[in-house]
Amino acid sequence: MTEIETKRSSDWLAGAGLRPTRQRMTLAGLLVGDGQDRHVTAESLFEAASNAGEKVSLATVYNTLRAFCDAGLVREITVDGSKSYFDTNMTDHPHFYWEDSASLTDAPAEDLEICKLPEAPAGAEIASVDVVIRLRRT
Amino acid sequence: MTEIETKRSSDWLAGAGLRPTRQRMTLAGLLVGDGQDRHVTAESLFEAASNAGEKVSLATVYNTLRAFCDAGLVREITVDGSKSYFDTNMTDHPHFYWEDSASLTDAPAEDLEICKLPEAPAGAEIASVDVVIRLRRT
DNA sequence: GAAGAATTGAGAACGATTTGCAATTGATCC
DNA sequence: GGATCAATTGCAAATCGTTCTCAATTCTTC
Repeated sequence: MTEIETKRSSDWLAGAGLRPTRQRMTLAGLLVGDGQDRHVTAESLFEAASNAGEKVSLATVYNTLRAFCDAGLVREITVDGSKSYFDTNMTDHPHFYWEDSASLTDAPAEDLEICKLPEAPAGAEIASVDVVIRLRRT
Repeated sequence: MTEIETKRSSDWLAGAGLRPTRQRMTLAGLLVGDGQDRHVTAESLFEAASNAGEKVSLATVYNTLRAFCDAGLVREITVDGSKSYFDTNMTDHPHFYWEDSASLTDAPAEDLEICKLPEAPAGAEIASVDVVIRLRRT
């Protein structure tokens, strides 16, 4: 991990008040090291860590993603039922879901405009509006 | 099951070319017997059948929901990651997801208007656009 | 009714995720 | 720099929703 990547990672953890353990730094580096947004599953992140030669157990990847999620560092996205995706982009934005490869990418938020939205029923308020655009390869 | 419910159920199955077995009729009756749209999970439908004094195994509920889904009678909705919901309303419409009770209801389709939508990336086409409005009880 | 095909259901198998818990690591205080 | 205590890790077992296997049952058709 380069210096800038290390700094991004530790800042990211510090911002959420999470202790920068070796494992968390490794995963943080893979998630936000290059400053890009990323969509991972526990399995894909575990594999990325393994490929990078880092030793982190799968259970820790699960626990850490959950911790990042609780800390507001990543957002959990459910599109597929069988597995959970985690998105480092916390801003409100739609997603493309590629049905053939079961992968998730960001859709440009500025290209989505909802001009009319159902109101929350009495006694409830809108927590969020999730928009998933399912894609089929042509 | 009243006569009209029986008729609705068998018509529904017949429309999809599914044989009207006792179990399917039971489940169809619970799903569309009263002509209302409904959102169920395998577990909730199994419970409804049990409460109605009908004997259907949980495995059959799963298999039958899958069969109904393949036959285009119901739509599978994924909002929660842990379980699948099935919706008897096949028209394109948004959903309310009640986070506290983990239940799903229809949101009025006429109250949703998307005036700008991201285009499908090259080599892909939009299969569907899923809109889930997450609600928090106030 | 008989024969063959489709359906059912009990239980085993599965895949993703969580949990229990002992060992390790990190932060803090002297 | 240690000692101390809480937080974290990671293995293995446990869970949970769901699917699968396969023998027994039920439908349809002749």
